[in-house]
Amino acid sequence: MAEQPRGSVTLMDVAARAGVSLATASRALNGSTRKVGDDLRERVLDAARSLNYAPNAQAQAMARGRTNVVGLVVHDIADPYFSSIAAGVMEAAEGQHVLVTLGSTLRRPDREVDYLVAMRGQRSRAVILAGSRMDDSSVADALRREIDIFESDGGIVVAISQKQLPVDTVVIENRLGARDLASSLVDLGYRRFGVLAGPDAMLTARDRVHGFREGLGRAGVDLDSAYVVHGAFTRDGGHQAMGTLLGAVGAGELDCVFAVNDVMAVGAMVACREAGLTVPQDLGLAGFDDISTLRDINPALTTVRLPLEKVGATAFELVASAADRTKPRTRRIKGEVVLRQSTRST
Amino acid sequence: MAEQPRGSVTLMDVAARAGVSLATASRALNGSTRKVGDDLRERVLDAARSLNYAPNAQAQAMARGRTNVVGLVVHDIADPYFSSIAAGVMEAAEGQHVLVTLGSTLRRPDREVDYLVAMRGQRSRAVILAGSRMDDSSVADALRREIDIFESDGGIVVAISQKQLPVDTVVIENRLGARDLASSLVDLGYRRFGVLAGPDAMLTARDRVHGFREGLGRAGVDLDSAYVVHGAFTRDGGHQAMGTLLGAVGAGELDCVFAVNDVMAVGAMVACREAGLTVPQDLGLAGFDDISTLRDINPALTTVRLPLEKVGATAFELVASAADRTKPRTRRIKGEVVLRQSTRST
DNA sequence: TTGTATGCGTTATCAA
DNA sequence: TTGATAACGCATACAA
Repeated sequence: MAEQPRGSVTLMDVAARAGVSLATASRALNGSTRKVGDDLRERVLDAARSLNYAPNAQAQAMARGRTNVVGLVVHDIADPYFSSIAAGVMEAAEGQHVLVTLGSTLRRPDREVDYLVAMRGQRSRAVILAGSRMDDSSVADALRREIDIFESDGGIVVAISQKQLPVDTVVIENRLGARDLASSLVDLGYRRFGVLAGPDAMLTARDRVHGFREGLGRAGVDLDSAYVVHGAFTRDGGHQAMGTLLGAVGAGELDCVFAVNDVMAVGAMVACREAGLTVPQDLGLAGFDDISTLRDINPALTTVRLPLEKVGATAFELVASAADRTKPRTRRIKGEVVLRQSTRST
Repeated sequence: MAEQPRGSVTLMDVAARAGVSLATASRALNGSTRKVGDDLRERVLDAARSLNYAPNAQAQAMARGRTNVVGLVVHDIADPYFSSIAAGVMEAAEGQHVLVTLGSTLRRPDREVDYLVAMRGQRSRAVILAGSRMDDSSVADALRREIDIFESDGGIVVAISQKQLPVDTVVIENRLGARDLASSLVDLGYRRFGVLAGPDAMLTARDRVHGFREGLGRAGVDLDSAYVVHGAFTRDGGHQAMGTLLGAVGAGELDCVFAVNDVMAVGAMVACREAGLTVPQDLGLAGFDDISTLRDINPALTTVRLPLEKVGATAFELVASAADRTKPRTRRIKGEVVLRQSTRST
């Protein structure tokens, strides 16, 4: 990428054409409340319009010492979980004169730190870390360190998922949701469960497994760890994990499988079909998230609904209101069990 | 959102700590190749590291007269079509020291212009317009006008979808894909078609309908315009349009329905189910895009596969290579018919 | 209310 | 090779 000449009109051009000083032009266009006479203001606005003037945001940032850019870092923007959160952020940002810069780590935790550094360089006003925290102390330490620097520069950091970092956080009640789901499934009569668990280091996955086990325990049902199979947090991960699970257990040993997210559940459903099993007659299947795009698969997926757009919007609200905060705040978002056709009815 | 103090480390701090001049520090850190003595360079790098120095991108932008920001404007980031394209863009941008700013218009065409203005203010190096062009001359004129300004400022504009604007474009062969699909469906024995057509003003939708009709025509099959129902380019739009269509025709009058995208097709499939129709036994159903998240719905959708991530990557490549261009370039991306269970087999 | 002048952090031009 | 200094475009403290 080579350089391009940039011949933008500047505030000076506008001021010259309006026959006023730089300061007056600035005040008329961007300055705070009422300080410019109506006639001059009009002249300046006219000049700006006829010259197609757009304030140089970089220069404004330098002069003001702050930008109107907010960073959003996700694990994978193609994943509907994250694209929904992104939509929520974008909608909340709408009309706030904020531009959102996107980072997609491709599920490599260390890239989160890279993006944070890049966004500090850009002097982003805030960064929203949308993905699950990981159980990896070296990455977490590096991240914490970079967050400290970012914040000491006056930046705001908001996390979504677990309260692992000392920043404003939108906590997703994964554990609670999974517990409720387990309880509902036991109510439906299921007793012998398998779990497609996602990567062990991913706290979101782990919380869901823990919560699920907890819910079963309260109902007096035991979860055999042999039936907990880890796999990637993706459709293929679910497909593969289900294959492994089915290969490891005899027929009839399982009556219900919980995939820790909907995307994995869909992969699992395909694996079932390939194995000649019918859901829910031969096996119940449940997911987590209630991804809207997946709501119409057949049989419809029993899951835990998460208001993902609201999650994104809430994160943005934390950013927008961060000036008044004294210490890290927490917003809790609960999931709601939704029983559908992928599990049997009572 | 109130202001925050920003106490960033500046290049001056680094220079001072290294005991060199500003110029030397600049050259050692960001300047071009080999011009600083090894010892001084080392001192500067050490100082920068120990101070956690991150260059102020705004200041660099001012001094250099250009930024490393690229804008990406989509209709709806939550739509898997766009999130896949976004993923392609992000991946291509990876490691290029480019930051991507996201705009989501929520399907309001005029907001595209707003984002373009905002990104011009930000002095984005380029903007990628990812959504379908619309048949709305007032919006198109406004957009064209703003593009002129953006380009005269040295900015690069790349469009995805139709070649409606005088800019580098990744053309998606909607017409061709739909024609091939029609041909394949006729080969399967279908004769009486319905179409769920999306908004009439949206060129992507319109091209697909035209191509489909064209393909049918070549095979000697007529498409009754009464069976072409318009609706929103969404799941609900497909659901509703299918309901309308089913209400308007008698049983057996239709043997196959083409929804102009997969998301609508999914809604249509639900409408069929609700009407007691089985796909493909009672009615064939086809979509367009081959959205990966929807690949596992049952019955699997016959569709036209579009390499969406590649589309995004190609758009970014056009941005990256724009310096050498003399006149607007075109990259054509073809779709490929994929026959699955939602249409009968031969 | 309006204008003048300074500084924001960096790159790049010019001397040394 | 290194250093001093003038831009870059804007906001704002201060002066008028």
